[in-house]
Amino acid sequence: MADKNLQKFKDVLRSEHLKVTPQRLAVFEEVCSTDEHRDADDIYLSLKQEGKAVSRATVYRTVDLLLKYNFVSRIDIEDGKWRYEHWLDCTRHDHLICVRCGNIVEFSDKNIQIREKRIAKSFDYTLVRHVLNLFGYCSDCRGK
Amino acid sequence: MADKNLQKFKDVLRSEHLKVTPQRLAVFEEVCSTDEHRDADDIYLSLKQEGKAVSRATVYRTVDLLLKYNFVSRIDIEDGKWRYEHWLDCTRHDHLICVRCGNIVEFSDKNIQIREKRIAKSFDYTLVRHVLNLFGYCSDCRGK
DNA sequence: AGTTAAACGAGATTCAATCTCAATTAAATT
DNA sequence: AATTTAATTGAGATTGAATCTCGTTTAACT
Repeated sequence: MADKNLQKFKDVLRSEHLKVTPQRLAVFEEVCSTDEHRDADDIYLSLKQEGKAVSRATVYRTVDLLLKYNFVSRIDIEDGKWRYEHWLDCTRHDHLICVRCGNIVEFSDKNIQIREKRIAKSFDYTLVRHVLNLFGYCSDCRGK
Repeated sequence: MADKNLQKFKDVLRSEHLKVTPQRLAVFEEVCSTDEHRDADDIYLSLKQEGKAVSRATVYRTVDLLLKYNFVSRIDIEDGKWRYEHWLDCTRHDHLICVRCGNIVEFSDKNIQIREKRIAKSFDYTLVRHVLNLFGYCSDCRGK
């Protein structure tokens, strides 16, 4: 399954006349190796630790590529850093973020999605993207 | 009415044992003078232009104060800059943002709010804040 | 008016992200 | 398989918003 996705990535690179480089593959595999929401530097450091060193610049560039071709999604929890998560099963979901420990839970609500569409339509906007983040204390953090 | 709000700001400053300085009042008045969503530098430049120069550092500091005491709300349209808007009538609303021209429209949907609460509850999170931003093309920008 | 702690301003610093450019390398061509 | 060439990489410089530092100023209490 991981192989299948790697293949898909390679195919996209080729079809876009982009080179299939070991660095790009390493970043892709690293991003897909976990369901966590990590920033570019986390990914850079993980690769380094595994001995598959790729420069920071390349991590940033590759992650942008992955975003562009929909292999990852990017979330902004408003702390100044983008977080990336693999997007292999492209199911829309939103995030519930603990403001103390940073834990992130995913959820999905069809009803909200329908309402969003309706709102955009009512203002005559063509919706291309939306961000729904809920911030709160998780059960572990509630009592400080 | 503006005077009433200014008075409220002064009262909060005094009750918090913070000084009522001309700079703070200037920033407050500047922020309240429009319904736009401006970043700190916009506010700094507007003040400068009006001859009420306040340093950038003080604008940033004051805007943080205003946020803390709920005189402004802050939105993140994911371009790396915080936007501030006065929050005099504290009505929750969310934003619909044109990805081309940057125009921002406000909306409010009770139903979504109810669902958000329900979601937080189902994951046993105590909700403190939420962000709902819709991004799209406004009618002026749709056809490029 | 005098005192004092808070606030200010100018410029330095931080940090994520982006850019530069010389060296490397994937992959198209022969 | 060797050559060509254009994209990619990496190290370090740069950017830009936001924050911090620290000497000077000032609000406000006595």
